[in-house]
Amino acid sequence: MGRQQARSDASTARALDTALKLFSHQGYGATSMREIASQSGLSVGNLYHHFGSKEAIFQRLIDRYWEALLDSELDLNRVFTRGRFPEDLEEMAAAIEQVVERHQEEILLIYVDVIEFRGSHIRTFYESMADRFQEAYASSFEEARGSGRLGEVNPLVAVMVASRWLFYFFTVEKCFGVPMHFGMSPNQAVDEFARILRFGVLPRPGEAEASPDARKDMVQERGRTR
Amino acid sequence: MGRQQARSDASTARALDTALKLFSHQGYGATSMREIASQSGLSVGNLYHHFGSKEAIFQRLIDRYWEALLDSELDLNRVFTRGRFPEDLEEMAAAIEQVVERHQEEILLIYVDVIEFRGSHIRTFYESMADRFQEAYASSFEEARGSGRLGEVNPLVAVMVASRWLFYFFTVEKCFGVPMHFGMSPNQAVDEFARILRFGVLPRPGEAEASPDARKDMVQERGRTR
DNA sequence: CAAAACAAAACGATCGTTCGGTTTGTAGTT
DNA sequence: AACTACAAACCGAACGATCGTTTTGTTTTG
Repeated sequence: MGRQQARSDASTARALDTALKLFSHQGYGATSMREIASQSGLSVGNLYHHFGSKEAIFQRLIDRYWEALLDSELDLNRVFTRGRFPEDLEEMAAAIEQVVERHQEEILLIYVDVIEFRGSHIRTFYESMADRFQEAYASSFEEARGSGRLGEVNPLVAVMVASRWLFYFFTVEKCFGVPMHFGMSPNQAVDEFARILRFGVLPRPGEAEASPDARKDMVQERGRTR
Repeated sequence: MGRQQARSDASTARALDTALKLFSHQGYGATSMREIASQSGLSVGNLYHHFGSKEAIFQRLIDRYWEALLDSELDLNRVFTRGRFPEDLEEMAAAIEQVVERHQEEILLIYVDVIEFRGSHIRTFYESMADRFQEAYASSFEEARGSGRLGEVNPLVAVMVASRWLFYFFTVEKCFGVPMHFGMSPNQAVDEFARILRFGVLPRPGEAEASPDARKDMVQERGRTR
C-alpha cells in the first residue's frame, strides 16, 4: 500500500466519521454533502471521487457497523456463542451496554434508515441476524431444558426478549437521551430486570419462607431511591 | 362556527393528515411544503396562512398525538387507572396493541423528532408521562404487595418493563415492519412474554410436579411453529 | 364591504451532482 | 539522480432543481 493509498484512506475515514456524526444527529435528508465536506476538511468534488454519491456514504456506514457487529472478538458474540443464558444474564447486559455505548451513532443510523429509507439498507441484515441467533441458541436450549435448568417458558423466546429488551433499554438511555431507570441507577434497573426475568413478578410459593427478609428490604430501598 | 371556519377546518385536517403520512414515512427534512400542499389539495400559500411554518405543522401533529394519548376513554388509560397489574397483563397488551395500531404514524413521528430535532418536541411530554405513571401505580402497589399478590420484584419496575416492552414489541412490528415473533404468531409471542413476566424463566420448585404435561407440550409446540 | 380562505408567482438560499483543472505520488526510463 | 508519463487525489466553480418562505393578488363568505 503506497503513500497515495494511505492519504486516500485517511480522507475517507475522516469523511465517514463526520458523515456518521451528522447523519445520526440530524437525519439523512437534513445533512448536506457540503456540510460533510467542510466538517471533514475535504472538498465536495473529492467526496464524490471517493464515494460516488450521498447514499453510498450512508451505505458504507451501515456496512461498517455490520462488520463490527459480526466481529467474533466482540464480548457480546462471546456471550452468545457460549450459550449460558440465563445464568450469564448480567454479563449479557454488560456486553450489550458495551455495544450500544460504542456504537451509539450507528444505532441511530438504523432508525434513520427505518424512517427515511423504509429500512431498506438494514432489513436483510436484520433478518439474517435473527436466523443466526435462532440457530446458535436452538441446540444449547434442548440440553438446558433437559437438565432442568430452565422452566416452562420457551427458552428461545426468553433469550430474545432479554437481549432485545436490554438493547432497547440502553438505546433509549444512551442514544435517545431518555433514561428508563425508573428512579434507580442503571445497574439497579438491570438487576431488577434480571430478577423479573429469572423469577417472574408473581410470588414463588416454594421460596416464600426460604427467602430472607433482607432481600425484601433491598427491593423496598430500591423503589425509594431517586 | 360559520361556514368559513368549517372550510378552513376541513383544509387544515387534510393538510395535517398528509403531512403526518409524509413526515412519518420519509422524515421531516426530506418532506417539502410543496409535497404537502399538492398531496392535500391546498396551495403552498394557504398552507402558510393556516400554519405559519413547516415546523409548526410538525408541532401540531405531535400535540394531536399527545391529546389522543391523554384521552381517559382510551382503553390503555382504563387499564392503567384500574391498576390490576399483573393480572390484566393480556388486556394491557391488547390496549397497547390498539394504541400502536391506531397511531402507527404518530409513533414514527416521535422517532423523527428524536433524530431530526434531538427529541425537543416530545421530551417534556415524555417526562411528564413517566411521572404520571409513577404516581398512578405507586399507591395501588403498596396494597398489592401487602396482600401477597406480588413477588420480590419492585412492582413499579415490573409494570414499566411490561408496558415498555409491549410498546416496543408492537412498534417494531407495526411501525418498523420487522416482526419480532420468534417464529410464532403475535398472540403466541405475547402469551409467552406474559408467562415469562409472571413466572420467570427458571423452574419454579413448588410447581414442578403440579403443572400438567399438556403445558409443556404446548410450549414445545409453540417453539416449533413457523 | 371587510375579513378570512385560497392561489400562484417570485425570492434568495441551498440542494446533489458534474466538470474542468490542479496537485501529488509513483513507476519507468535514462 | 534527474526526468517523464500517468493515474489517483483533490479542489472549487458551475448547473439545474428544489428548498422554505414571502409577496401579491383573487375568490369566497358572513
